Amino acid sequence: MVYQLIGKPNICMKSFIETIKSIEVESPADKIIGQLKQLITSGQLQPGDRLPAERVLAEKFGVGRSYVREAILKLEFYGLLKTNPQSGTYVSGLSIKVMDSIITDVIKFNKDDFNALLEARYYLELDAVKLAAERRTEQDLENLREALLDYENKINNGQDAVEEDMLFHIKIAKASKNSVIESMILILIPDLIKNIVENKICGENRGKLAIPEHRSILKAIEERDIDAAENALAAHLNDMFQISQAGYNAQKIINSAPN
Amino acid sequence: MVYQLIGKPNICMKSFIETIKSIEVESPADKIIGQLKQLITSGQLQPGDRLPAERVLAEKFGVGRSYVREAILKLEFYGLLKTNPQSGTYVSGLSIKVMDSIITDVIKFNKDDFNALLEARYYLELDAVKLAAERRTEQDLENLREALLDYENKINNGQDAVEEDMLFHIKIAKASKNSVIESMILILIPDLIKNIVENKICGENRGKLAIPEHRSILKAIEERDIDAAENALAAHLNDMFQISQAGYNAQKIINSAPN
DNA sequence: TAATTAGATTTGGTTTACCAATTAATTGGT
DNA sequence: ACCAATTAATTGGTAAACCAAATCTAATTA
Repeated sequence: MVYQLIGKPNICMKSFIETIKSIEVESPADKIIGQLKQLITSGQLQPGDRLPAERVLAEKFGVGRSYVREAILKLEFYGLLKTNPQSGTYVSGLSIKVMDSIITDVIKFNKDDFNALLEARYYLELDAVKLAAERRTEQDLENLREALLDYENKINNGQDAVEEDMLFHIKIAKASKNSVIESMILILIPDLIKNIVENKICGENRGKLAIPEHRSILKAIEERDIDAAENALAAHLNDMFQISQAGYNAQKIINSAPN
Repeated sequence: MVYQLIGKPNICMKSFIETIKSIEVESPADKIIGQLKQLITSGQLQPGDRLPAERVLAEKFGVGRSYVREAILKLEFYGLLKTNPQSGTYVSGLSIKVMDSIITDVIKFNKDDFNALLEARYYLELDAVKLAAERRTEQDLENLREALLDYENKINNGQDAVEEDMLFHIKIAKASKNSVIESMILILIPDLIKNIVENKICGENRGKLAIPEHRSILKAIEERDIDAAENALAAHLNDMFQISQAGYNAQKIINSAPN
């Protein structure tokens, strides 16, 4: 089993300009989330309690109700709050410690650490492809073959095919028949594409090399060969990962050059 | 390597009442997302284009601007739109096919398929623990030991310790040093806790049995033994999963009983 | 006294109005 | 005809206003 990604050092790859940009003030909603966090961790808001009315919170925090609602919406997505229409918003029954851990992450969840992104994608897809090899239907195979053809056509015409590549991987995620894993992969893909395109990670030869790799992944899924599918995908992603690292190092040098 | 989860059939575990509830009309924001999807897939909105102004969209869809904003916010999280203040909201450069695939998922992303949830958690944590075994710092070990102690104390007092259990797993996620994977695990945890508590998945003996399992996970992480960490965690989660399946089957029988 | 119910109040849901920044258009000068 | 500067219109950001459902209160009745 191949897990070469383990142990790779996290390289700080932010350029100077990006670093500047990332100092942006946190959004008003995130500020409110921070305030709510303090209310909870300080014990003023116990698990199970009802939150003060949105209007009250808005006034208390000196901000419009829109932001309070946005913050509540976000915390609701994480399962930390539950709002009942015309009744009130309630703190989940989770303990303070758990909430504290999670809220901290709600605020700082972003996808601009490219290495973390690549790594997460790597593992998630490996998981997905194993499930796909086990559960794929005939329809899934159809979808995969079509996506593979689209990719080959683009490549053979000498065009960029980053998105067709991703589409192939999306079909794998769908074939996993696990909606949660699929959703998580789907969340990452736009950012992956963005970074790959921006940093011109894929050379022309890379595109052609990927074709047989895709084919062997598909073949393994067709044959329900879990191990083969895992290995084929790992090899495929490892190639990309190494190339992207090289691209980033080059980028780093460019960015750190005096202007 | 243990991957017993593969191939387990997806059991429909929704109770009658929950099924009823899930027929709820999709939120106004999701409806708008659907409309936007159609605008994009029909070609009226090309990748890179600027969206009509929020006011225009609101009027066109016959709804308040808040909902349009909520929809845009959601699509922005998925990287499908980018809004520039005082300028406009722009469609990402992704191809129509990719956007179509993703938007479909944006609407139906929910975490109420408990089996998918458990399975995703299983794989994500397995990934996390491998990374944690490789990258953990002394501080991480401290955190893990503390979490483990909290758990043991609760259990030895005969109390419920579902959250302390989760806290231990949260610390593992943090030790992975991958913010994306950590965030994803954190998103799942409240729903996991909710389901576990609601379905009384953990009996008293289960709590005690988990103590040595936790210890061996910690030991493997301390020793940077990746394989051991993976195996220990897999065993731990497999135990829980089987118990939870049993719990669910029991639940199913209860729910399908005539009332 | 206890249960009930009509009304007032508070809630989140939804829409609208206002603001500052940006962009487009127009004007005036060259 | 072209360019610069000023103005007008449009944008998303923000706050406030309105609505209907849910809740609480208290008077009323059995």
